[in-house]
Amino acid sequence: MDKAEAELTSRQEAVLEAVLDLMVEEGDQLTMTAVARRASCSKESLYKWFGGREELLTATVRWQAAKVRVAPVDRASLDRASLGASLQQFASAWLSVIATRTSIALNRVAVGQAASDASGLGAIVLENGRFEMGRRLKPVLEAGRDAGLLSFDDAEEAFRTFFGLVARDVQIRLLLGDRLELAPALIARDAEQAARQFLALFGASGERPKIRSV
Amino acid sequence: MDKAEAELTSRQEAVLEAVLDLMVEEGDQLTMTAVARRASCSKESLYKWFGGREELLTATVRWQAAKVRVAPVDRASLDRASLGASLQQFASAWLSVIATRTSIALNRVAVGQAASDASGLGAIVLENGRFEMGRRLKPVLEAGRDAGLLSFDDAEEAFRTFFGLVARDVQIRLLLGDRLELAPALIARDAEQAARQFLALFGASGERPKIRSV
DNA sequence: AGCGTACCGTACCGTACGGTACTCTCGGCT
DNA sequence: AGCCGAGAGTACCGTACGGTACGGTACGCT
Repeated sequence: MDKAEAELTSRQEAVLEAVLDLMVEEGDQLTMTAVARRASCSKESLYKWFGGREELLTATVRWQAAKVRVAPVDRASLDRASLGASLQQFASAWLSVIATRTSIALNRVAVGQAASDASGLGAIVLENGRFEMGRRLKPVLEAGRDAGLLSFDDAEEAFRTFFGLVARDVQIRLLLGDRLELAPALIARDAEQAARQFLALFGASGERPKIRSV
Repeated sequence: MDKAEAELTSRQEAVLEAVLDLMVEEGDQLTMTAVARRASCSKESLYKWFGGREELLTATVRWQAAKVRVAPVDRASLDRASLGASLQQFASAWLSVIATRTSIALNRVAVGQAASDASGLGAIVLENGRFEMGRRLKPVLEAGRDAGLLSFDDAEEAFRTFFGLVARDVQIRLLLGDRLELAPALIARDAEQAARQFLALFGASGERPKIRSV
């Protein structure tokens, strides 16, 4: 899983940035020649630094995935308002990330590779996306439960429902090429709605807010 | 949008079936030679019948997409129980479809092509998947609202939430290569849960059921 | 019987691309 | 000044694949 990818020189990071650009533009159709030209380096250097096309893609995905971590939520004071705010902030950050052209391109490449799964790009994306998100949010949910604000048996299941409420049909539509403008205002609205719906479903009895359906 | 694809001979359908098989096995890496061999036909016939690789893939996606329609729900007697049952049946059918190896392969190819969007595979899949689902379910939701069982302003938005509750993280995980066994019993359980949660969120006041978090 | 059509199998062509080798330049070190 | 390693640029090789051409065969139709 962890090759010796220890430190990348800034030159090499520039290469990865170029790969990312090309991924956005051409998907996984990017050629080594194109990368070399875009990054103004020789193909030979590419092969020396990364080994081959496969590893170059892997390095890029790994590098980018490590960059875009969703901000951790602080669990300082836990009342119903702050919990809702945390959920909302989380949802908003998540939506913002998956709507990124870079994220879409990355996911597309990973999905494409997942068919003949040699490189494990899919696993990397999954690990740094969906699963990392779960790892970050579950403590918040459990803290909410401990504080008597939430009620659920299985944090994983609760999180999956939250995931569904946030992502809805957005991610699959974006991946399939649907033009779907996600203006910040829209993201905020959707995030707020997702948080509200989640609280309606998992809020502890007596804490259940009025449900407004919009 | 609609090329003259009118009728396909059974021979040609056998070819598309072969393409489907190869998609499952190799993703979009399938070669014309492999298709010809698998379908026991000559490459020349392939080109005569379909025009080229691009059109062959498109024809396959279109054909398969038309095959797997989710069963329409009947809106005969609309009480709360039958509405819940319809939603559950709908969710169950949908989950069953997207967990299919064929569906996964198809979606992978479409997502991959969506980067350089010449063929519009993504649009076809979207049109026969997500949007078709919406078209089928919205009348049910509106009937439920008319019967005083549901409460929402925008059927589209309500449907998107239902979509999220059903799909959750399943589709993206499958596309990214996560081994995720969806046994029939599990699908039934998830479908039931999604329907229950949806009713909890959008059930008209006074109709709200007890919320059990699994 | 003779002809046309459909189509299989296969050889073939052109190109694109992954990967390698080679040359030339530049900057640092002694 | 002379040497040397890193790396840009480029030419090159092998191969895989999309697409085409062609020979051979089975089946009508007249």
